Amino acid sequence: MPDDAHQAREDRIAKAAYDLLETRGYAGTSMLAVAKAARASNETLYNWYGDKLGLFRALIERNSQDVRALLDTQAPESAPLQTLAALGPALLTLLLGDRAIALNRAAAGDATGTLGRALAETGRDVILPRIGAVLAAARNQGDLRYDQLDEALDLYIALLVGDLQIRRVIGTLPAPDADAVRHRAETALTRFLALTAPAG
Amino acid sequence: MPDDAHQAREDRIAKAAYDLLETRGYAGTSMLAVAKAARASNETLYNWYGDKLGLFRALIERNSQDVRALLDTQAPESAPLQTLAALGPALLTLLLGDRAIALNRAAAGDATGTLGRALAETGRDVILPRIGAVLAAARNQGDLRYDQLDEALDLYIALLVGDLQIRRVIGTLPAPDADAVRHRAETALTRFLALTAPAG
DNA sequence: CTGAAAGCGTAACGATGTGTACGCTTGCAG
DNA sequence: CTGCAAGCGTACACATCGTTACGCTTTCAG
Repeated sequence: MPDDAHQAREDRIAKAAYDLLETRGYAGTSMLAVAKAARASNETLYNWYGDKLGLFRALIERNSQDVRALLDTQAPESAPLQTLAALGPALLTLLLGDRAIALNRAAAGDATGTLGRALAETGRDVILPRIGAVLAAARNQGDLRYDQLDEALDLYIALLVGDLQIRRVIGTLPAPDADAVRHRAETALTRFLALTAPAG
Repeated sequence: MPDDAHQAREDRIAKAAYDLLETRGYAGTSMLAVAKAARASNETLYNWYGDKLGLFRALIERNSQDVRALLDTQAPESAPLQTLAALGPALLTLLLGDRAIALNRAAAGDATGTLGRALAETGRDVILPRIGAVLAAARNQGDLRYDQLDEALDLYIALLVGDLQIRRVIGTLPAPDADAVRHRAETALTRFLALTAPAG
């Protein structure tokens, strides 16, 4: 079991699972179909992930690692507001991308709440502290004025993401292109600054 | 087939479907289980609604009628900003209630997009024009200043609802109580006014 | 009172799913 | 070369689902 071969097989499985998830939904994605599409075997899937929930939990964790990696590359130590400006489009692209939306659909279809919890723990709970750090730094530098960090965070997320995720999840909104993402992120930041400017 | 008895049976079916939807999810809700819980028969369900999708489409339409009714009672012809202030909590309560969230989960689990489209057409597309009318009236009276009605609408919805719906749908957020609803609606309105005040 | 429509309860059918078992192939270690 | 672990492909047991069908009961119009 060479590690690179193992990794490649995991990649194939993940890709197959995402493809099926996006076209057929969580309930419509069977373990056999994933195995077949990944040219793997049923037994391997169950040996590696335990059960169907485990497979998608693993998917969520993989995605979380990717998100963390991308956030780290996108957040250099320049001025906090500049970091925020760079973070916005990256976040929007991530949160509204096909993969993240598929995972949210899976979580919505899991009545036990396991996937939802995993998604929140490795998604929102990972992303928000990083933005929070940026907001705190901006306040320390006098670039922002707000009382509660939590509220400022919620405000920024609301302005940036709004209800786009749920609309993507129920299938009434296509993935935005780069221009739309940039425009929305800029608008959100402008409004956020207008509400948290040091003058006001 | 007296109309009131028919109505009562429809109510029982709807209640049973909601209960199952909320506890077991869309895929986990079988037609037989709905029939049994509603003390109705399988055949009746199929005769009335055609198939499973039809049943939940009917649920969505019922919900839309309730929403419209509530919106109409909540929106008297007082000052537009007062109407907006009254509308906020009502909307939040509706959009984050167990029933609406269950319907959104169902739409998320329907890979064909039929339920999502129905939900958008009878939900968002019904609600937004009503708020839009209020915003337009407020602008006409000089209470608000904005360029594009669409953008003002999106801003208001983003501030009011934010990402609460998706968090409810994936099960990581409980339904807010009346206090939380009121507080959030007030905060949203304050921020909205700060961004669309005639002075700015 | 009578007849028919509506609807309940249940059985049945075909399809599909999850999770398990098993034989065969592959690739690597000693 | 030999042995073994990993894994593919397939088949299997078992359950459940959507949907249809059918006999029996209820209800109500004429």
